[in-house]
Amino acid sequence: MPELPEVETMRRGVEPAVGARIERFERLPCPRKPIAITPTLPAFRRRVEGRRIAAAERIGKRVVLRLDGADAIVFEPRMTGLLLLDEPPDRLYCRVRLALSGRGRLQQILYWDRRGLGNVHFVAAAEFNQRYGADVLGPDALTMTASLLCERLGASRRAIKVALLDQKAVAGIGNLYAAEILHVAGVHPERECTKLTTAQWRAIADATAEVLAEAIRYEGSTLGDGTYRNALNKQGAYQNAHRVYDKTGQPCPRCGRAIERIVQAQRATFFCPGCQRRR
DNA sequence: ATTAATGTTCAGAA
DNA sequence: TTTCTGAACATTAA
Repeated sequence: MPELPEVETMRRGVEPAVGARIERFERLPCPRKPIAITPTLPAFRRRVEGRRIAAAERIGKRVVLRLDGADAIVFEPRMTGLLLLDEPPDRLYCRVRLALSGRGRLQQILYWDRRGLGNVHFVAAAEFNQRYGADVLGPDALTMTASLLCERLGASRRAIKVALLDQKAVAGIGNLYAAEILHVAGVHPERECTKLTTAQWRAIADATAEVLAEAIRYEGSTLGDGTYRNALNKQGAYQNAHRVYDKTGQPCPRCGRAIERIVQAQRATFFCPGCQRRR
C-alpha cells in the first residue's frame, strides 16, 4: 500500500537502528510463497552480516538502509509490506529479520508482507545508480516544484492523474495521494497534461507539498483492511483527513457535491465534480 | 464464485 | 516514440 508518506514513516521508524551492527540476516519461516530477495540468501548474508547501518534513507516508495561503504539494503514494500521494530501485526507474514546489536533494546528490524508482492535487495554502491538513479526514478515528490513538474509532464498527452503515477516523472505518488492532491489543486483527473495552465501546474505542485507533508505528519493512511502500520505497529491517521479517496457518493468537504468514482489506467479515481471542473 | 485492493512490470497492440 | 490494455505476481476480504 505504501506510498511516499507511509514509506517515509517507515524510514523514520527504522531510523533508531542507525549505528547498529547487523548480526544476522534471516529469512523467516512463512507458510506462503516466499518473497523475492536478491542475491540468494547465503550471498546476502555474506554481504550484510557484521556490517553497520550508516543511514536510513528513502527513495520514492522504497526504504534504503545504507551500510558503511555505501552498499545498501533496499526494501520495496509494494502493496502490503511493512518495516517494524518489534511487535508485528502477526507472526504469519514476517518474511525477513535483521538481528541487530549495539542499539540497546532495539534488537531487530522485521520485514512483514501479507500479499508478498514486495522484495528486499542488497545493492552494491556501484550498481545503486543504475537501479535507482535519475534514469529510473524522477525527482522525489517532496521536493517537486511547479516548473520541474511542468518540464517533465507538460508535453505528455496522458491524463494528469495517470501521469502523476509515473515514477519516472515524479517519485513517490500513488493512487491514493494522486486523488487527494488533485482535489486540493482543484484539477480534474482526466485533464490532459498538455492542456494544463501554468497556474494549474503551480496548484498541483503546491497541493503535492501540502498533502504529502500533512500525511507524513499523520503517519500515513491505514485503509479499511487495516494493513498499514508504522514501525511500532500503530495505525496511521491520515485516512480520517481524506477528502475524496474511497468516498464515492459522500459529500465533498469543500463544496458538498457527491464524490464520484471513475476508472483510469485500470485503477479507481475519486474526485469531486464540483471543485475539480474539466477545464 | 467473483471482485477489488495504497504497486510494479512486461508483452503486445494502437 | 508514446500511450494504452491486459495480465501477472500472491493473498485476503467483502
